[in-house]
Amino acid sequence: MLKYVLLGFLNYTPMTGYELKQFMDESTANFWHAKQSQIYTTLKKLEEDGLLKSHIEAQESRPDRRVYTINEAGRADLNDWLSQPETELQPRKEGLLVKLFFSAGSDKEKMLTQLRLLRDLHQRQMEHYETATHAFIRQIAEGMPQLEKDAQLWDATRRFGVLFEEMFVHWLDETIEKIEQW
Amino acid sequence: MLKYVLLGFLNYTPMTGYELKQFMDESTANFWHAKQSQIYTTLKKLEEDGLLKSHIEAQESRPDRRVYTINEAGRADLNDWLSQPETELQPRKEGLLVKLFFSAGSDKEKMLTQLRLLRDLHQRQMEHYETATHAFIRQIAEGMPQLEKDAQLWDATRRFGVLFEEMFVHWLDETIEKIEQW
DNA sequence: CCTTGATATATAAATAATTATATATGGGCT
DNA sequence: AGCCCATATATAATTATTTATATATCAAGG
Repeated sequence: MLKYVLLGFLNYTPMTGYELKQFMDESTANFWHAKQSQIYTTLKKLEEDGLLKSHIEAQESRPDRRVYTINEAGRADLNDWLSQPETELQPRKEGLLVKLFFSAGSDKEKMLTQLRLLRDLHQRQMEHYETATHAFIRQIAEGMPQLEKDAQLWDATRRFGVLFEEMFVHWLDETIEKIEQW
Repeated sequence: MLKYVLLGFLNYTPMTGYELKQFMDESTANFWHAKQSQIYTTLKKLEEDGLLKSHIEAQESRPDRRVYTINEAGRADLNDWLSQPETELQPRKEGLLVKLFFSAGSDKEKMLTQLRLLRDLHQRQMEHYETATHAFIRQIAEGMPQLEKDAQLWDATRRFGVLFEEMFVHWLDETIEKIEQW
C-alpha cells in the first residue's frame, strides 16, 4: 500500500524521500504512515521495478538530493490500482483494546488514570486535524483551481481523522464511566 | 502484539492454535486479527521462548490436537506487559482512504457506487457486533460470576467496534453527499 | 461415488514494517 | 569549542505478517 502512497504523491510532482515523509506526516499519516527507512527502501524498489526514475540534484549547503520522478509505467500501475474497487472490510489494529480486553485483573485506579490520559491525547489529536491539518491542505490547494477536487478528497480523509478521534474520545468516556462503577 | 493476545487467552484456559483462531475471529478480530499461519508460528516461538508448554492429545475421529498451556514465565510476561501504561496514540491504517486521497481523477459514478457498497458492508458489520459478537460474549460469561469484570471489558471492546462502524457509515454518508455535488 | 466443507495441523516463501545505526553539513545554543 | 538539532540520505538486521501450500479424517450433500 505504501507503494501507492508514494506513486500517488509523485504523480503530482517529483520529490525526494525526505519530502515524501514530510508530506505523509502532515496528510496521510492519519490513515497511512511509514517510517523513513521504509520509504527509502520502497522508493529504491519502485525504481528497480521501473515505475520511478531518480536523479541527483547537487546542493551546496546540504547533502545532495535524490529526486524521484514517476514514469509512464508508474502512472499506469497507479491508475490500474485506483480503478480497482475496494469491496471488502479492512481489519483494524488497536493495541490499546488488546490490553483492555485482558485487563480484568488490573488495578482500577491505574486503569482510569491511563484511560483519562489517552482521552486527552485523542482530544488533542482531533484538534490537530481541525487546525494544523486543515491549514496544510488549504495551503497546498490555495490558488490552484485545478486541485479543487483533490483538496475536497484530502479534506474528506482529514474529516475521517476528526470523526475517528471524536468517536474514540466518546468511547473512552463510556468506558471510563463503566470502570468507575467497579 | 499477537504474542499477548495468545498469552491473554491461554491465561484463561489451555487451547490449541485452531481454537485460538476461532476465539480471535469472534472477539478480538474487531481490533486485532491474525492469520492461522501467524498464530501457529507465534505459538511455536512462544514455546521455544519458554512462555508456553504444549502437549499432544490423541483423537480418534480427528487429527491429534496440540494443546498449549501458559506457564509461570508466560504469566509473568503477560502481567508485565499489562501493567505498562499505553501512553501514545497508535497509528491507524485504512487502505480505502489511501485510494480516496488520490482519486480526484476517477469517475464520479464509479466512486459513488463503490462508496455506497462499502456503506452497506460497514452497516452490516455494525449489526454483526450488535448481535453475533454480543451473543458470543454473553454465552462465554454466562453462569460464571467470576468473569463479570472480564465480560464488561470484552463488551467495551465490542462497543468500540459498534461505534467505529457507526462513525464509518456516517463519514461515508458525508463523503458520498460531497461527491454527489461534483 | 465424488466433491465440498469442517476439523486440525503445520511449513515455505515472500513481503511489509520496525528498530537501530551510519554518514555529512551547517545553524544555533551554551 | 562543543553539543544538539534539522536537513538529507541511506543500510543492516530483525520482526511481523501475508500468501500459498501440504497433510489427514470424516460428515454431509449431490
